[in-house]
Amino acid sequence: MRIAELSQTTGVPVPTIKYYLREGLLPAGELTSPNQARYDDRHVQRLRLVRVLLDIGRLPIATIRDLLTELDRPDPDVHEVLGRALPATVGTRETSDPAMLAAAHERVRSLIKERGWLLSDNARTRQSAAEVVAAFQQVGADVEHLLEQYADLAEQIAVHDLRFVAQAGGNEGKLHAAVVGSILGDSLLAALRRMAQEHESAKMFGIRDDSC
Amino acid sequence: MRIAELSQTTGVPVPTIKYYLREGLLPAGELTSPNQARYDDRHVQRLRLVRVLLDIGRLPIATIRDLLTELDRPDPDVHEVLGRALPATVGTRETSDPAMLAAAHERVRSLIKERGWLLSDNARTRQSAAEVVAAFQQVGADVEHLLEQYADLAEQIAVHDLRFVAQAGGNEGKLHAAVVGSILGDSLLAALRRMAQEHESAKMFGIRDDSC
DNA sequence: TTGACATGGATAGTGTAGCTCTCCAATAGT
DNA sequence: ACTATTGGAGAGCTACACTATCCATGTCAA
Repeated sequence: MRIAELSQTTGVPVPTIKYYLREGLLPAGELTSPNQARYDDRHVQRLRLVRVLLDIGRLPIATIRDLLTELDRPDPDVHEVLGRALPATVGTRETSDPAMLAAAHERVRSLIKERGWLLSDNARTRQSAAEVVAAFQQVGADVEHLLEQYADLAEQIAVHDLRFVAQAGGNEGKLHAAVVGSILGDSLLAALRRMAQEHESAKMFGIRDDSC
Repeated sequence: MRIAELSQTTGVPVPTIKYYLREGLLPAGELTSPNQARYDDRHVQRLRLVRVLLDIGRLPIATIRDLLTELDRPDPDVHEVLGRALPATVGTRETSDPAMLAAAHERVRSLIKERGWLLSDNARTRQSAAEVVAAFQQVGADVEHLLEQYADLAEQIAVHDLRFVAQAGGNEGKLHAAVVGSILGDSLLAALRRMAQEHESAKMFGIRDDSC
């Protein structure tokens, strides 16, 4: 398969594929001569994964590269790789009020402790959780109830997620499932949540039925 | 309060505040003379909300403007406004395979039907749900189990979300809570989910305890 | 074999989003 | 009176994800 066919199959323009090759998102094809390369089905899969992480996951190119580098490690330890790779997929921000952020960090720490969550010392997930908690407070919303309830539900979600990972064959497949499940899972959950919210809102506030 | 104080209070640079004013994210201050305006606490709140929607929610400026315009409607019908405003906060994308997307749409339609969800004909949430389902399939993942399980959990989440909205005082407050709860809620849930995943992964794959 | 077209690779250019800078006359504060 | 700041408008900047152009080398159908 040459680059044109790879482009046809995936719907990604040729110049974009060349760009991904340059950026290391896609491994180089097998060179058959100085200016001819052969691509195969793994390139198709990889390219689709890149597009999905970009379009749905909205991950920056650099993060995707790091993620794929982890995916490509030989003989990976699934838990270890996930601990290193997935935290990179949550964004951080500079909050205006450091005291508020510190308090939020403390709240997150106590949440982790009271639930007995076993977490590595990788700070990024904790950091982003604290940032969101601080954000709630900054707009004057009381996040306390939501935090506990969401934590309960997050535990349940994670059980399903890990089952999703476990069903995949091989370490390689598990890692792929973990990345896909985590990134796309966020979006899937968000979309379903929006629909469930609208349904719940219809029940609560009464239906005007101006549409369906 | 003048612009410099507004900047100090919120940590947002003066030129950025001017930019937000131009873009309609912030209502103009009360003009005391042709080139002097007075800002108050509502501007502080609004500015903080804008920053949070930008930084945590990653919403584009245009979407935030639309959202705030809905928030500012006099005497709003909460359910109606939410139905119009929140779907705008989910992104869409152009998938490569239309047949796959159509199938995903059909799957989402049947999901909605089997659960009896009462949704307006606003297509955006359904569209993004279908896109995510199609994305799972495009990377070769079987989303079927996850879809049902997530839908169950989404219903529970939505109950908490609507309770969060209901506890807020006044229609104005409810709308504010709905926007904050929906946008920040996505991020909060994602952050907690990452932590719960890591904990679950530690339990499942065994702990190397190379950190904590 | 030949000639139109495709290829890998490199470099430069484009479009968009979210700011940031510069300027200006009018005004505030001292 | 005078220095600093203000609201406002326009242009400029930076980062990101492409997209376009070249070019020497290849492929492949006629």
